[in-house]
Amino acid sequence: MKIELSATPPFSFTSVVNSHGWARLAPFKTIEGEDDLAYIFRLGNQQVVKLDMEETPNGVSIAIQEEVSVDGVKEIKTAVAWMLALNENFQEFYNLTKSESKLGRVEEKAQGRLLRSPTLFEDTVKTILTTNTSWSGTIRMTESLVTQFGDPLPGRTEQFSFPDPGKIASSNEDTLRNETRLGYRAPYILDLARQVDAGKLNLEALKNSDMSGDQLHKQLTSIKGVGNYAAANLMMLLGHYEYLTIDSWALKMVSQEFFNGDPIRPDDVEGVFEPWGKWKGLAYWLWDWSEE
DNA sequence: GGTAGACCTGGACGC
DNA sequence: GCGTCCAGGTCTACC
Repeated sequence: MKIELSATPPFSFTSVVNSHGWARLAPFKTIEGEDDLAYIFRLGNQQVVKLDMEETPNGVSIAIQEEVSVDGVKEIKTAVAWMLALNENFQEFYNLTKSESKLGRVEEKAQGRLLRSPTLFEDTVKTILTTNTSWSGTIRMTESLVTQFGDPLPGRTEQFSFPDPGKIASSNEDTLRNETRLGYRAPYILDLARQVDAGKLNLEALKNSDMSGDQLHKQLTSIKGVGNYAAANLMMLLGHYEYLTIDSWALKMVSQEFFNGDPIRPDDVEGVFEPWGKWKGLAYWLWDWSEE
């Protein structure tokens, strides 16, 4: 079965896949040197399927080996449109970048869309797993969580979907800490999964919320394990670019580019990108940090 | 509001 | 191979 979806132009599948590291985290899968992207997806009826995505002239095509119901196809279309931000429009941002050489090629490359997971629960878990660790640690912890708690793709027992919140919720801190090896993040992930599973926290509602940026940020930082950096990252994934993902790398790059390498504080980074207003997170993210 | 210390792991480094 | 140090955000306690 093949499903075709169109995107608001300009669109570049490669730019979305390479927008940040998410494509390297399970249950996403990429093949070195190839432009396609796979994802192990669990439908609402618990069926697990593999989505093989590749670029088409107008958007993306999704190849699926398994038989899927009409409702399932609808669900997949909605999920992929969200994951690849197919319907987002960045023209206003592109117009602003024309006068900035460090952002000179973003429109040409159709950059701006950030790859996201089907659910905000998954993106929140993954974001927490990026904090205070190396990238290899994030890959390891995500893989471990998916392998241990995900549902297997039929016939391919080595490939799993991202775990349902309930699966993690029914686990315990000791298992997550010592077997999944999430370390001190274990209670954060467990608490998040239990809140979502119990219906006390409706993360998915935030995807289409009319909350202000500040309200959204406050809501996200109320989650244990989500601080300023993690909340800003999640807001970017939600299409709000008014917060900056300031980590140690950001402080280093901004210091080198704007402050002659002197020590700086997060407020200094904010100040540099303030002129970009509601697009400042994206301006920072897509900035060409290479030396001229 | 600002700051220090703890949290956990992997990688780099020296022996 | 082993021990030590450090980097990486967030939370909590304290001032």
